[in-house]
Amino acid sequence: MSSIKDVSRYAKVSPSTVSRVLNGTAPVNSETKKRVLKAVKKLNYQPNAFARGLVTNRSGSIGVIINEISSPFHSAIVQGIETVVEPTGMHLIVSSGHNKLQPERNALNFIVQRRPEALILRLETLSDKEFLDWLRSEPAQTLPIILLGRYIPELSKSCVCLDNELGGYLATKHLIDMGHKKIAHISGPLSMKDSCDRLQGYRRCLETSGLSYDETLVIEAKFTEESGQQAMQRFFDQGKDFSAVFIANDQMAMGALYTLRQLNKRVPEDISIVGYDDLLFARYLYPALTTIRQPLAAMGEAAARLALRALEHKTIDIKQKFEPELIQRQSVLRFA
Amino acid sequence: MSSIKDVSRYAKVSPSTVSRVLNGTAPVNSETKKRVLKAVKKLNYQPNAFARGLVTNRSGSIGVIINEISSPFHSAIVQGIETVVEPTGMHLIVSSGHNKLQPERNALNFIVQRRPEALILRLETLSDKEFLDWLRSEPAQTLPIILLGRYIPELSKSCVCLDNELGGYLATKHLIDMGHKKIAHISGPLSMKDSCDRLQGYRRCLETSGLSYDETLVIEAKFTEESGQQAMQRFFDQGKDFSAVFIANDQMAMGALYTLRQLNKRVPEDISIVGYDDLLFARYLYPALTTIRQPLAAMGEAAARLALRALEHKTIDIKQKFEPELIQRQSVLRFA
DNA sequence: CTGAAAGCGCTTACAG
DNA sequence: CTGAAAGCGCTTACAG
Repeated sequence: MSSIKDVSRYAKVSPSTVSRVLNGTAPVNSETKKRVLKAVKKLNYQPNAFARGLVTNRSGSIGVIINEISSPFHSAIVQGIETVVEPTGMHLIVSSGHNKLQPERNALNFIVQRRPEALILRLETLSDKEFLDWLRSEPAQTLPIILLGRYIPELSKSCVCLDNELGGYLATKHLIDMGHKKIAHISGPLSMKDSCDRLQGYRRCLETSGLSYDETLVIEAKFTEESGQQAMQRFFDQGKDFSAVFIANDQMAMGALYTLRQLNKRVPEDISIVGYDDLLFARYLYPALTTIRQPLAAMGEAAARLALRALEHKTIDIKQKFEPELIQRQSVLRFA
Repeated sequence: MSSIKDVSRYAKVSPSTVSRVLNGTAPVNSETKKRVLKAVKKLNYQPNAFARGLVTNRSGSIGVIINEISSPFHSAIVQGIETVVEPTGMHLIVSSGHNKLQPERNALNFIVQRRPEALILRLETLSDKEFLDWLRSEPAQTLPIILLGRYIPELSKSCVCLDNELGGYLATKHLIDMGHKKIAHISGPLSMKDSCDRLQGYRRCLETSGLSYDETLVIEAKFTEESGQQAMQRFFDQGKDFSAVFIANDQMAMGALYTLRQLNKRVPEDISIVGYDDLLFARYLYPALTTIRQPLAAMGEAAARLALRALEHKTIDIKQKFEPELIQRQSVLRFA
């Protein structure tokens, strides 16, 4: 692969000059410039990003950690990040933590070794404590770090999040407002903060509305379509009595809808459903899913803006706290 | 950020020794090793991947180009690639071509500058000719390049693909077998090979079945949910008469199903639908979508295996030609 | 406007 | 088993 030296030889100039025309860092005689460009084209020269990064100490990249690049939830976030990062000419290094502690640590180290100029982290398994310890270590001192979907008071300036407790509350409130009294819940993994918060909001709403919290009406599932299917099946296997279910994400809701159809239960006539996230597919389900909207792309964008703002030492205002919002569609019916 | 020098000073050894214990490239006295490891931990040392890559000429990365990282179609592919690459300790650099020529070129250059050890490309807009020209240029000479979803005879050994013409044929055949005679088609952008092939399969099936191809029964859309919605709407606005539609991907089919519901058309009683891809959500739609399965994750895995095989100079057999397969669910009914 | 030289942070023969 | 030296491919003061 040709190097800057090859180009310089071909153009009969010094490597310094080649560098200057390529980066526009200093004026170069237009004749010389032409020769260099011709050589670059001729040799199909592509600068070595390693060498460049090593000397400039700028990688041009932003590190991103999410759970699973292939989930629709996370790809909505990545898409938001991409939207704002791409126009700047920087790029993303995204690594999956797979919702497991060691892989998440590995992802972090992996990315740090690539010397990103900023980090956008949606950490799932790393504890606040371990994360704060890491923050105090050297690698983290120098670069802007944005936390997505987690709020750590010490880092409030760098967190982008949404009040999931409120989201869970809103979902449940809507069902109660519609006259439902027996409201089940399919939660995500309770090892995840989001799940706990939504469950907590569900519980609080029940209790402040004079309904009692019944833990046998709660099943913990895994945020996947299939686990939603199974959870819903389990409610019926157990002969539970309920007229509505708040399901902690849309993917599980999609699975649950499927199970209900198998069981010949009509939604919303027999069972009302509220999902969470408002992923793209939610409106296309049948019945169109009533859900709590979480503006994932906008949150990704905000995180990216925050990161860029830190890099550019700007002081523009960026929204960091997002509100969950009830999106009413067709999966909830007033309880008669 | 601490460097290998800092570590070596702290451990009172030479940088060479630090390098040796970290990479295990040469035997090191166990006492010394301990000291080094302690220093590494103490300083939270993370080797600079640029420096390492520069000298070893190994980046430990595989470059991937796809259209849009956030689409469910492409993330299925990426997930397949990730599955096989991650266990090797290598990582992915993925860049989006956005289905536009210049961004696709940029993505290619961008990735090449990162000196990947192999390339997995799902090129959409770059012509075969331009691509082959590029292949002949230097950067491409040295590294294994796998083509996903495109077949170039000169590179047959490096292509992973699926016969989309056959897929289009199978979809249409199924509808004809079910007694349909007026079969519409919503195609993807005809600038994309996949779309043309599927359309061609549709057409061939019609003609070999004694039905005539009617171009007014074909609408070109954009492979997005919304464009599927609009296309279906258009058919009705135009007062077209048909009993079935072959829709060139599941995302558009999802949108079309929505439109049909708005229009009070029952699927499959009034209109039968066959989609394409069999994305995860297809089985969860209502009615569950009959579709042509394209094993995207498996194809991604195959591409990754092909890339790794080339890197390791192995000679294992890897499947490169995948077959489209009809998945019968609930969206097609025999035409009475 | 241009070139020679130093240096970024590593690894790897080479020597001992 | 260990260290000194060279070098990977760039950029950037410095000098002219």
